[in-house]
Amino acid sequence: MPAAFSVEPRLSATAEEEAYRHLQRALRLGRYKPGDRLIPEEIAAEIGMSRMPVREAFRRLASDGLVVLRPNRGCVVAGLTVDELYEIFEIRSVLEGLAVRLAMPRIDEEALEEFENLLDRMERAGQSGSSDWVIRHQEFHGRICALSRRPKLIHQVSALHVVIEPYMRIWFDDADKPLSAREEHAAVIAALRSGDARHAEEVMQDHILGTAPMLAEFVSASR
Amino acid sequence: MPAAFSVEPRLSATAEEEAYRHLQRALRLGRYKPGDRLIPEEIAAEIGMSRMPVREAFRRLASDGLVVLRPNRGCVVAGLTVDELYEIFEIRSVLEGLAVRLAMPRIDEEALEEFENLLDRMERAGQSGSSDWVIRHQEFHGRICALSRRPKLIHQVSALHVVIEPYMRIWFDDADKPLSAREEHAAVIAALRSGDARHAEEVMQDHILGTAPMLAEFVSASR
DNA sequence: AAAAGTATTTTTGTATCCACGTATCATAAA
DNA sequence: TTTATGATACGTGGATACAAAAATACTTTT
Repeated sequence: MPAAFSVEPRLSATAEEEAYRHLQRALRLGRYKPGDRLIPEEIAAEIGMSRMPVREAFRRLASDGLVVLRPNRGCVVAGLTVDELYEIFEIRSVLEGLAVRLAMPRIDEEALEEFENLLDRMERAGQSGSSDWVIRHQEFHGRICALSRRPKLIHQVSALHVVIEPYMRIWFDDADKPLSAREEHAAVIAALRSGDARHAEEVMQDHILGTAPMLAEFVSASR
Repeated sequence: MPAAFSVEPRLSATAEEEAYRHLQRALRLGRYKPGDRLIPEEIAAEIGMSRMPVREAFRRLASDGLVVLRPNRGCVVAGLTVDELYEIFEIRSVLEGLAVRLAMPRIDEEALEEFENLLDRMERAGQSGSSDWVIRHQEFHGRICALSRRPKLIHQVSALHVVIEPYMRIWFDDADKPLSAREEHAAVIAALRSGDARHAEEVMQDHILGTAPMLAEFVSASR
């Protein structure tokens, strides 16, 4: 018998990378709740490595704002206050607004068609629960941002989407599913079609700031 | 977490924290050049600790964009292309614009006086070389941001100032010192005095986007 | 019951070892 | 001279064991 059951080969990713992905995924899905303690040894055992790469992953997650690392008191899952949630939407509004403005020169018929397809997919995914919808929603916003061709901007926006993801899920699952979502996003596409970069920026800002209160209100009620 | 003009109190000094501060400071001052390799052992010896906390500090610095960490190839000092420098100024423009808009309700005569004092100090610091001027400049922008009372926004803006700091120093030292700086910043104060939040936001955006080409052009010439 | 002191647990940092990927450089082949 | 090839040195990533420091829990005493 060949070495079929020898030691699992670490293919491309480092252990730290694996720990980071593992934890980020769990946190995005809401598997841990705010305030939960993350014990390096446990996590390490869970994914079959030592605590060292896990601790390094903690640092990155802390930079992303997904966990809080307090000296000598370990790692706890970060939660967002309503104010913080609001703040993130404020930041998103200007960043994604900027992205739309910068993307405008590259918006052509093809791109617009893609966005409408994504909108349809988002709609359909909405039937089957929060998980798919949230992903499609991120995809919609992400594709628009991508056309700005600004790597750092894209990255920052993406990071913000990750942080609010658990709350989007709760919102989508427990509240009535965002009814206005389709029209809101259709309005963004319409603004993109107009060709007016400043106008599209404004519409995107309004869209994002408009959804913030609904989500914030709901989240504050559900605790 | 970068802390150019952060308000966070220093809790306790872990070794990782010390390594992070040490390296961030060195990178901000331009003690290392883009592409330089940072060898954990060396740095660890330099500040009297082992490799581990240094490596953890690397992760944070990488999240901040100050270094690049490639698997099995260690840690190298990040450099910004002209495009990236531009991008950061674009992001700064909307973030600091937002900060000004949100700060407006808290702008009173006292605040305006403080800003004018800071402007004077910046001017005076300009005589004595880049080091003081850059710090004062960050302080000026930082104090305005602080009035927005948005911790995450403040933090992100601060992080961006850290990343561009070495380039600001080069610019200030080697180019003619930014002559228009005083008027530019005075214009921002004037806009704040007007009480019109949207107008002030726009002035701040223009100020930031206006300085970008000068710096970018100079940096691209000096390599 | 409150305070003080002691023990225990947890976190953090150190030291050491090893496997593996990368880079360097000399040598061989084209 | 250029291009492959291969040996070798080096650094990184990771594991493990251990020590120290801080926080927490637990007594004991007043």
